[in-house]
Amino acid sequence: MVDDAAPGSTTNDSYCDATITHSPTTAPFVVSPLPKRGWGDEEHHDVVADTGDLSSVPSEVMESLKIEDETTLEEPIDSNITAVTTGDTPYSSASTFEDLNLSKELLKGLYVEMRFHKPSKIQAISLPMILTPPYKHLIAQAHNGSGKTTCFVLGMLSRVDVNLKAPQAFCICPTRELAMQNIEVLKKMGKYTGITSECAVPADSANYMPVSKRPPTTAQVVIGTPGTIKKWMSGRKLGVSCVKILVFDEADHMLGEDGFQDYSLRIMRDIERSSSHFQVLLFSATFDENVKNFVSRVVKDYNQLFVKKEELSLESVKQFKLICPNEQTKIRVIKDRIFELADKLGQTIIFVGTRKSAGVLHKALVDLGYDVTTIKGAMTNDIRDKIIKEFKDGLTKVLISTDLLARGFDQQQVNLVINYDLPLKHDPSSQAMKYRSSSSSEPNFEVYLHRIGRAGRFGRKGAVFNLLCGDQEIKRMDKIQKHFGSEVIEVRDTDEDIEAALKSAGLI
DNA sequence: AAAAAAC
Repeated sequence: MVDDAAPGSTTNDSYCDATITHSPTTAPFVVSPLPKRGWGDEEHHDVVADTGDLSSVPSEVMESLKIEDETTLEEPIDSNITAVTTGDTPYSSASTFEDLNLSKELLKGLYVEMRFHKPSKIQAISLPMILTPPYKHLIAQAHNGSGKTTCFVLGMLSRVDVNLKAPQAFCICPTRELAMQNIEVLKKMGKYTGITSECAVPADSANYMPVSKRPPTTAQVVIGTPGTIKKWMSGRKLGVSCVKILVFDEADHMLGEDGFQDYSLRIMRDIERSSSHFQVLLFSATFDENVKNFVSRVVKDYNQLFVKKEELSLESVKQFKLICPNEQTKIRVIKDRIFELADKLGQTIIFVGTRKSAGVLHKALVDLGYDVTTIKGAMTNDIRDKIIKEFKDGLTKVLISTDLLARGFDQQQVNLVINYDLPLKHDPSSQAMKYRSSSSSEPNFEVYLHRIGRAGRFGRKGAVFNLLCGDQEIKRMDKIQKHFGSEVIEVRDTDEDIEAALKSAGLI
């Protein structure tokens, strides 16, 4: 399974190029080629210039792994993942799931329950790294909707010893909704394995139980949010001595200064104290330089997979901008252009910047007689669950959301994302923002990318409309375009323009 | 109040 061609000259400290490619390559650390008939075999992609110690690799074409019944997916997007490994363990790319030495129960889950046929690109590269001793840490970046969840869920399931009735795999997620979504995937994929799991998130009213009354967790996999996991751990209801794999989903946010850094570090240290050796997996579509530098200090000796930011915007999701003279116009655009076409479209998520504007927009649309639901943090867990369920069941077509759903939310019917407000960077240095308002804020590139990634899951068609009001928003949009080098097409507020845009995005 | 989690 491993490639013996790796040269012995490789020292532990040197970065080696783990090239996963369809074409013959002379990289020292070649992982075996993907199958001959992968997408993009016809084209030859240029080798990208080296950047520092990261050797670049020839482009490969990402595969859409998830093929549902009769659905045919369009040509998948190009992806260019750079793999960097340390040490002398050679890794073979997995062209089939059989290559991974998975249990037959797990394979059955992949094929029968998940209906997967073969690994996507990120899975082909990352799974051998996750599953091969000495189980090195991994920092993995991959496009939105490319199958990251499968990577770490499969990693957790295959590393758990089903005969050991104790928690062995943890996954920490930034929101309750994401944790619940991930555990659903785990349950489905692991259906035949007998592996037990539990979701550690704040309970809804029906399931509330004070920590002190809770029996110690025996589930082998625990997926949850940082606060609840920590709470269970400090209440001695969640043992960590058998933990051998710790996953951070949306890892840049979980370890970012602006995110859950403190929680994540404390959880990691607690596990470190009683579990001698465990593997840390960090997955996200985005890792800005700050976070990258930070994680390289906390996690030692790791393998890594990265994508250049210019290649992160999904080509299957077309981006548009619409300049609105005032805020009222934004609401009218949504009313006239979106709801009037809603029957022809799939589902839509409208992102707003604050809880308050979520409420304002919700009220405005409901007052106009439109059927819309809203999700935000300031809601009871019961209501949040209900709103999500209705949306996932397709009962509601348009959902207003704060950045609560910006990351990870996977609903394949969503093909339209509306940025009612552009996401902004929070600048803690300027406390006296009151008078300056937020007009000087920079756009938050990472959140922008995560938001638009809610459309175009697994290579499906999608569109994003950015509603811009005023010079500041126009300027921010320009910065976003520059940052990703992506094209954002301006459309006017006319039936013809909007329809042409949706048509060119393949939505109608 | 930026949002999120959750103290």
